[in-house]
Amino acid sequence: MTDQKRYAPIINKLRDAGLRPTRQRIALAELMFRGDDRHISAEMLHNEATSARVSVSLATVYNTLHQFTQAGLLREIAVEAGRSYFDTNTSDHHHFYFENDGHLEDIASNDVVVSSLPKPPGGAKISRVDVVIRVCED
Amino acid sequence: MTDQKRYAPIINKLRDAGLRPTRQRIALAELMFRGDDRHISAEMLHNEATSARVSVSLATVYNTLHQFTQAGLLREIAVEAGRSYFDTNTSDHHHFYFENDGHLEDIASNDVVVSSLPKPPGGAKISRVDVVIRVCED
DNA sequence: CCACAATTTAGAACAATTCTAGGGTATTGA
DNA sequence: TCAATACCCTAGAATTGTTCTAAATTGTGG
Repeated sequence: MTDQKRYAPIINKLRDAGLRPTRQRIALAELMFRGDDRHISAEMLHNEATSARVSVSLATVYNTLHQFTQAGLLREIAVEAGRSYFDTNTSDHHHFYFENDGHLEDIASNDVVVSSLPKPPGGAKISRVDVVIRVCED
Repeated sequence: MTDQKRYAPIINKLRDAGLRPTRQRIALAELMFRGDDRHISAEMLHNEATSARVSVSLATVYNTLHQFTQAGLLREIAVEAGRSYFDTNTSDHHHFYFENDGHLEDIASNDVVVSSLPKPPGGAKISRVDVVIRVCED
């Protein structure tokens, strides 16, 4: 199988998002989007890339994560100061945050029901509602 | 009125929390807890202290904010990576986050109703549920 | 295949926060 | 009241996570 074909789905995904399918973006997208939904930090992704013998600078990892986020391929989540996570699941859902080790887990969207949202002050528009359930394991 | 008397409520508050009422803690507590509920960052508080001619190091501001948080006098909130806010309102409530300028506003606790919480996996215990409604003003 | 714009990069710069080591201060109990 | 002691504060350096910069490289339309 040619590389051209092997990466075709990813390349199309990038093209559809208006992003040039460069070597780095293809490799990072491959790493991120294969398998299950994930919550990944820039540093984690950079390490994975390095382990997979993909040479990408940390700056590019940051650029790529932000571009993907803007393009709607990722969703950024802040739970603790000083570290962001990017969620490969962009559908409407919420999170468990494990205070012990700082990792996140998805909650199926219909397992949390937020009824009765208040109206934002001053004509502001709601862009998203984030629910984080902080848990600790004794 | 003596200083002893003037600061008595704050001093008691600190004592009750198991914290020595030092000059710096008393001054910072005075600044934070007078008036309405606030969402304050370490740097903001340090600037306020400086303006009020209270000499406190930035390290002490950080220490104090964390000690107060542990003692239950403050609640820490992370909305965006790289900056924490401390909320002087420790009662059960949620927040609007204004994406434009990054400020927070309280939502009265009964204006958001989260019905049907999922059970945390692996016997973990819920320590808090945070709801952040992200809004932007056109 | 060329020219040009978009992308990548290493390394410096930055911002927020934490650490360190030494000097200062509240508290205890004699 | 006064040491002794444990706790606290501080300046500055160190760390961490992220963004910026300017130069080199690469994808793409013609």
